[in-house]
Amino acid sequence: MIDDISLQILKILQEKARIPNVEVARQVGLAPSAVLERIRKLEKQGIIDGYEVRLNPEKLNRNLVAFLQISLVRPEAYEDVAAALTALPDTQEVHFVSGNDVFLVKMRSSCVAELHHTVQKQIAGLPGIARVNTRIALATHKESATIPLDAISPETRSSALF
Amino acid sequence: MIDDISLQILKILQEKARIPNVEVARQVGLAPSAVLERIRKLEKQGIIDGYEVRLNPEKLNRNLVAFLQISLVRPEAYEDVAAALTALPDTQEVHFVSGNDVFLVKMRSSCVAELHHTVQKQIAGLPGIARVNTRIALATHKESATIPLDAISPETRSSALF
DNA sequence: ATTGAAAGCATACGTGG
DNA sequence: CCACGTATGCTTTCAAT
Repeated sequence: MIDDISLQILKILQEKARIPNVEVARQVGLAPSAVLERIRKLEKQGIIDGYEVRLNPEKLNRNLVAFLQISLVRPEAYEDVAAALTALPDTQEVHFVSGNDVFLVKMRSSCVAELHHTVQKQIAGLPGIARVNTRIALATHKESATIPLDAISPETRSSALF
Repeated sequence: MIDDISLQILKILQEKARIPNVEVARQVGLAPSAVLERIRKLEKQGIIDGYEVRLNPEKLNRNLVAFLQISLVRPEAYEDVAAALTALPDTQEVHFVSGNDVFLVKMRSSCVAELHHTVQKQIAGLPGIARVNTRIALATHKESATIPLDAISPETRSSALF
């Protein structure tokens, strides 16, 4: 069961994870040690999965986002293809989506040449692959992994117990 | 210019952002104060964009991932549609992709009913929208925003200067 | 959940490479 | 320009309540 205070803590951390505990305590109106205990519990429950730094892709020369739709000739190739796609360093996401039985892959590369190389040399030749449909993001208006915590209903909270 | 040590610091923080400075210093073999100075510089350069907590979507009842492909009747609607999509709480990503002049939207919802509601009530009726093609992720094999720092070449490093 | 004490850590500054 | 060591003031952590 997650109460309002823990939810508030998650919300604070989701925006600024590297703020001191005392500051969180001040914002939620508890003693620092109480906040710490709650955070530890959230970590043990697996609700908090870890802490990450947000890096700027542009500054690190990774500003090309592309989506690949990959269809298979043989369904048996599924596991191997999924593993191969997952292993590529430029791969950020690999989903299997309904509709046309295809993988939807999000890649982040440094430039078109690198993307081309990856698609041609590392993906297109994988056994079992039928087609690779590459689409480049011309503009990105939003990109986050944030989970909206305002929308968490009471039922949801109790389901987060185990 | 990013050198190996700063790169190593980024790599450490990308996995565990909430570890003490001293620990980072120990791992890279510098004094804590030197590490701090480098981190501050990376922040000021905009390479480090912030710190986030990674929450577990399953524990918070947000385990349904869907991708929408949205095409427009009129190109003039572009800005308004982009803004409306971005504003929805379940929206995690909004890209404009090459190919068929469509938005590619990643949504994370609690259940099919909620997704349906969002698509029908908040999206399908927006002025200027032609079609909404919804595809649900049946399986997710990889999902991360991590930038592969091993692949950073010397040229890239110098381009990160400004 | 709080308090308070002890340990550990962040940070500024002075020094030197 | 960058790293180090040190001193000071915080923060974290734990035991007791």
